[in-house]
Amino acid sequence: MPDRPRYYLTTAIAYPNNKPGLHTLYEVIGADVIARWHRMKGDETRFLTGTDEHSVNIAQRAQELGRDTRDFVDEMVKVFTDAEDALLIAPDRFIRTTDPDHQRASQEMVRRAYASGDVYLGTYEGWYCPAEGFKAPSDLYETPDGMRCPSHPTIELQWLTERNWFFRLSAYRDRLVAHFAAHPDWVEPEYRKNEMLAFLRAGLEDISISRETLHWGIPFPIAENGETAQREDGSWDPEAGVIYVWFDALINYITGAGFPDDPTAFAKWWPADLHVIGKDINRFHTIIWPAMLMSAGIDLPRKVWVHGFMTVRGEKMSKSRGNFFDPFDVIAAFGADGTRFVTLREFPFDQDADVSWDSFVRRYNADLANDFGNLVNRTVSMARRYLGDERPAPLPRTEGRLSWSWGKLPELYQAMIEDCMLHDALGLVFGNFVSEANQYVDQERPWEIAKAWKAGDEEAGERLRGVLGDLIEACRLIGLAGAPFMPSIAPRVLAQLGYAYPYAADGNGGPPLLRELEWGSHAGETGALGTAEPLFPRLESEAAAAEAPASGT
RNA sequence: GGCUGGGUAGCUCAGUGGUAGAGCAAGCGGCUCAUAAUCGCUAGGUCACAGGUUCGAAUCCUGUCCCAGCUACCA
Repeated sequence: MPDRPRYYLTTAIAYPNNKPGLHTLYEVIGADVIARWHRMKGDETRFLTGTDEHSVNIAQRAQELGRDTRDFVDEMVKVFTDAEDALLIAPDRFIRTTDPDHQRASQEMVRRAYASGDVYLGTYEGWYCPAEGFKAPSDLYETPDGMRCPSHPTIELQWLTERNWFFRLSAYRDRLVAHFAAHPDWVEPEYRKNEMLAFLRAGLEDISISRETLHWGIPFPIAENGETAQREDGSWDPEAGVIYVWFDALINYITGAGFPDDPTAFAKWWPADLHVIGKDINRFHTIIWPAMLMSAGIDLPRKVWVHGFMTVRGEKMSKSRGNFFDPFDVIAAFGADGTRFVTLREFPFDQDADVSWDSFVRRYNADLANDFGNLVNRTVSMARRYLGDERPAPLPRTEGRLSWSWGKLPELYQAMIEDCMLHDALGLVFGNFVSEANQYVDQERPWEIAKAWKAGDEEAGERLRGVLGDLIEACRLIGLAGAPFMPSIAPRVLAQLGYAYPYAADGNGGPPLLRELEWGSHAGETGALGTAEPLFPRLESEAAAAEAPASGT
């Protein structure tokens, strides 16, 4: 296979200090859809997701539970990967920042920044909560007795100074501004880019990249005297401290591409085509990360997509608020495919959006059970009843109104997915086109054509085959187009229509999807229709609401 | 406080100078192939408020009110 395009995308990595909620996973679901789209299109695709395990919170949580930190994260990571498996998320690598190659990558990045003259020794000052560690001023409030931290209001905060290594972020402002100017699409949506431009305008301060008092982390590779902090026996001098978790976390994207162990792989996969991240970490990805890469002499990622937050009645969904969905509850009600669909259809990927259990049920019933599921069901039932098992062929592309409607839709659909406008892409196919197919049934009234045919009208038989052939073709196209979103339903749709499903479970291996999405691309082939079985059982709203978790309050 | 964006039918939103739109929800009617499904019809909403420009503004300008995002080291 000569020179297939390659596509490398990543999600942010999650802190496995607790069970993941749906609001954590929708980013991964969205990225998985984009990854599957590229795999099915025929691109050589690499999809990276994983966990960020060096946070203070994790070490602290393990301590609270009286657990060994490593044992604790191993267990929590399993919870994450189980949830992702249940959601049919198929990364090419699940990276953990505790992986050995990530330690090598992170240390190499520190060395490179140091070699570039961007790392120097300084002091970090800030409020320190004895129970929790350093706290940002924005997280604190002032009382007559001094500064307090919300989680431990009775404890007096201390103003501490810590010796740290700093990264000369300030030196990169002009280069960053120039990069933004030269690559106007590199951060999207545009308003997120503008926020960062405003931030850059205000100027940059250097950032600390080491923590001398922490031990859960990647050993800082450079000693105070500028020599290596590695000892004769290979171990790292604890005096050197650890790499600050943010500096290490970002580096996962290049570790996952082969840096620094496998230069061939790295040359192939880097720069990444897409980082999918949340709006809370925009600055880290579009200012700090590119500066780190510039300092190391590595190309910048091509695009960073910043999605919004899932909210419940205007409040951010979060574990601490308790207003979140357990992904397993959602999967139990809607299935993995249904969960992926309702999540991405109800949630515009470019902004915050309010979701509720009820809105999920409505969306599932309207789009999947009533419109699409029922379309497949009525189409297959009619074809079998009137014409038998053998699948009728669609009309040539220029003749039927459905093929005309389909027209340039795949092109638009592709543009929407590749622009990360996943809700719009779903609306196009599962809103507009499915609706047109249902309208077509009522306009053509196949049951009446069938009666006429039975009554001896020979021409009616041809018409009936054409109408049902077109409807079957519409179902094939919808099922395939929807496969990145609903990977386990797609093969079942095609089976009912008498088609084999040519892709592997992760979307690899089949023919180029865009060719499959051409109207009539299998028109010449014979096939036997399967049995019409409901693909998306309708949910009763009240019953479903009764099972709703925390959100129902 | 500063910067940016926004306030349009019950809900979510589209619409950037020329007779107010879509989807969902609701009501009425049709059809019977289908998962009580589908199809058609039904919204008369001061387009936040007040001025202004214009033959004409939701769409441009000014002011006011309200909302959201950003305004650096919690990860």
